[in-house]
Parts: sequence; structure tokens; C-alpha cells
Amino acid sequence: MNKTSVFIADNHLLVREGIKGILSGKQDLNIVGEATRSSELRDSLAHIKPHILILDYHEPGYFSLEDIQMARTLSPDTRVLVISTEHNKADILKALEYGVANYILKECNRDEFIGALYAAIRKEKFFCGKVIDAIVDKHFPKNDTCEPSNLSAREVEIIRLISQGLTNKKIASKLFLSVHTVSTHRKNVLNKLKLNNSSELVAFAIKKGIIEVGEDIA
Amino acid sequence: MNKTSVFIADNHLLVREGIKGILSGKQDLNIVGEATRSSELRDSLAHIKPHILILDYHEPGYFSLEDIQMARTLSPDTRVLVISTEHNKADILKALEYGVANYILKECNRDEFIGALYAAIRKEKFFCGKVIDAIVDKHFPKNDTCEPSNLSAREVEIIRLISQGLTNKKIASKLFLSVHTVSTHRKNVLNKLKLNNSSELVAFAIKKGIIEVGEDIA
DNA sequence: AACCGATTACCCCTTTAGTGGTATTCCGTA
DNA sequence: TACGGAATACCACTAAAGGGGTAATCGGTT
Repeated sequence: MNKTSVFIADNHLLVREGIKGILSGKQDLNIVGEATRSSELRDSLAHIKPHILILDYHEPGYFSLEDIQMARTLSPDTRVLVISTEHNKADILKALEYGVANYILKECNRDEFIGALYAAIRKEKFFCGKVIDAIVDKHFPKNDTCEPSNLSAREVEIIRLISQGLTNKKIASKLFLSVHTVSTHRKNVLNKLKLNNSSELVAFAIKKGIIEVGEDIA
Repeated sequence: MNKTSVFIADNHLLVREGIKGILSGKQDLNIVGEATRSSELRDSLAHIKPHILILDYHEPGYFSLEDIQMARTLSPDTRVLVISTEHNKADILKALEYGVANYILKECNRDEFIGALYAAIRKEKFFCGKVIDAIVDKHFPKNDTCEPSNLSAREVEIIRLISQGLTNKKIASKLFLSVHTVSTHRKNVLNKLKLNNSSELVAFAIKKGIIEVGEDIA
């Protein structure tokens, strides 16, 4: 019988060991490789085409949504199972848009993990409860409660520059726009999100994953 | 011979399994319990007093720095080994102040993990490289490069309220201060951190872990 | 063709933030 | 006790943001 090949991309030893522990004893599975960084994953996928890629997406700087795209390009037949700590709806939805069929949170239980893995093998979709919540919220947006309203690309760009401390004037010259335009965008964003000022906006945007904050510890 | 009792506090199945996998085969260790939430940890520590508590501190909402204090109160002789994804210097230093003697990051390798565990058993300290970096930076602050300068408690409080979108006026009335005082604090903070405005301040503060952003997915 | 959202741009006016000072009180430490 | 930082409070002025409009243009859809 053909074993299913599994590749693990996770930069945390403990999680890799945990996955291997849970998969050990499964006679039908074969762990064919591990990667702890994007570059390792890319190099491996150049010659290994596993059936399943288990990818731990957590924070910027490690494996990211871009790695999902990269994996799907390098090995289109590989099914990607994302495990994540990420509670952020925006990120979950982004991952799904990137073609991830299986997404579970690390806090999911053993059955959910095994279930998601075998669903991936069977080429079915599997999402744990909280991920489904995120999807449902997207498709059936709550009546009036404030939700990460659909911001345009331009608006997100403006938010990003605001969070970098730029004034309307500087944003305008950076984007070759009128100060009025930038001001209008800022205004519209605050209205859409029902926020009062830019400080609150920055906190909100980071919290919702609308913008990223660069990494740390240099 | 007396086995060393180990208690695991981690809300991630995969990490718990990873820890157990690495500890399995160690004849001198005995895993005496697990907790996935603060409340479980508290209940367990009421009657189990393990030699070692491995606590996974990562995000607000799960195990937190407060749980470290709680553990040290309920079971003062228990050595706490914190494992974390946290690159944030402020949080690492806070954990150390709370009496944690052993702190490693999840990306540390097997030797570091084992080393930290046995150091804890021997009642020695052990920090992985990146944690040491954080400590060193604290004790030998860089010459002139901008570093998470020492903000006073009041200043942090002001930053938190700014990030909630409050104006100086509202902050003043909330804290029973003059608007001038709040304004002065805001000004001093921007000077200390060499930032230009409150938007940048909020992004910086979240990035550096000076303030928390509430959780998600409700 | 008519409509709609996104993007651009402008107006007026008020409020708030930012800049650059000074100064007092309190507390802990040298 | 003298010094220094933290916290408090004030002043004057400038720059920027926020609130409330209006409106033209462009692309895509109905």
C-alpha cells in the first residue's frame, strides 16, 4: 500500500515533536521531511512533493501566508493543512483565499487534528469550530455590530502609513495625492469603522490584522 | 530513587504532546498532570505540588504572567519553566521579575529545552540565547540607539488610554488630572521614544508589548 | 444607459495634538 | 541634605486632525 507522505513546516521544536508524536503509530503515514524556516521549506519542496504539508502559520517572520502561495506554486498537488494560533478572522480568511482547504487552531483537540489530517488526505475540507465561526461571520455578517468592514486597498494603504506616524501631508506627497484626498480617506475609514481618531484606528487595525507590525528583538 | 514530578500547563495539544514526547524515555521524570486553562492550573496546584511547572506563556487569554504569580503563591517550591513564543523584551523581563528562573523560546532546540528542564530540576537558572539577549540589553542598554526606554507606570497608563482613542481631555477626567498634565505626559512619551505622533506611538507600543491588544473572535 | 463604489479633490470651521518652554511637590537615593 | 526623576500643572503658539458637507471622474455591473 502507498503511504501518505507528510511534510512538517514549523519552527517550534515542541510542536514538531507533538505532531510527530500524534502521527507515530499511524502506519499509513510517512513523515518525509521537516522545515523550520521558509527557505528550508522552499528548498525542500523543490524536490520533495509531499501529499500533505502541515504548515504552522503564526507570526510574521516565520511561516507566512506567502509560504502557502509558494508551496502551492512549487507543489500544486500538495494539500496544505494550516495549524495556527491565529484567532484573527482576517488572517484566517486570507489563508482560505490562498487556497488552504484545511485550517485548525493549535488549541483544537486530538480528534480535530486527526480529523483534519485525514480529511486533507481524502481531499476533503476540514475546519475546526472556531475557523467555521470566522467563515460564517464573513458570509452572514452581523446585522449592525461593528465588523472589520470592507476597506478598500487604498484605505488600507493609508492606514498603514498613518500607523507609521506620517501626517496627511506626508502621506499625500508619498502617494502623489492631494492632502484633501488623504484627509477624505482617513475620514471615511474612521466612519466605516466607527472609530474616533487615528490612535484608536491604529490599535484596531493591528488587532484585526489589517496591518502588520514588524518583528522584534532584532 | 525519587522521580521529579512535572506538570504541564499549555492549551495547545500539539505542544503538550511535543513536551511529553521529549520527556518520554526520561526515567527520572514523571508527568503528574496537565492543564489547558488557568482555572485548571489553579485547581490542580491546590493539591498537586509538582517539582517543575512547565508553563506556556504566549498570548493574553491563555496562560499569562498572572498565572506565574498564582503558581508561585499556591506552590512556592515549584520551579517554573516558561516556554514562550514571545520575542518581546518587555514580556520576557516581566516574567523574570515575577520570579521565573527558566525561560526559553519555543524555537529553541532540543538541547536547550532539555538543558533548561534539568537546570530547573537542579535549581539552576537557564535561559536560551535570545532571552539572554533581552536581559543583556536591559543591563547594558545600548548607547544611543532608540530602545524601549523606561516609561513610568503613569506614562504607560496614558499610552493605553490613547490607544483606546481617548483625547487628552477624556484621559484627564478619567484619571482626575489636568489636561495639561496629560498633555505633558503624552509629550514626554513622544520625546522619550523619539516618535512623532500618537498613531506612531500606538503602533510602537503594541509592537514592543508596552500595551496589549484585546483578543478576537469573540 | 443608468447606477454604484472607489478614488480623487475641494470648502469651512472646530477641536485636538504637537512644540517649547517653566515650575512645584514628592520621594528615594546618593 | 542635596540632587534627580516622576508626577503634577500652567502658558503661548502652530500644526494637524476631525466633522460636515459637495462633487467630478472612472470602472464595472445591472
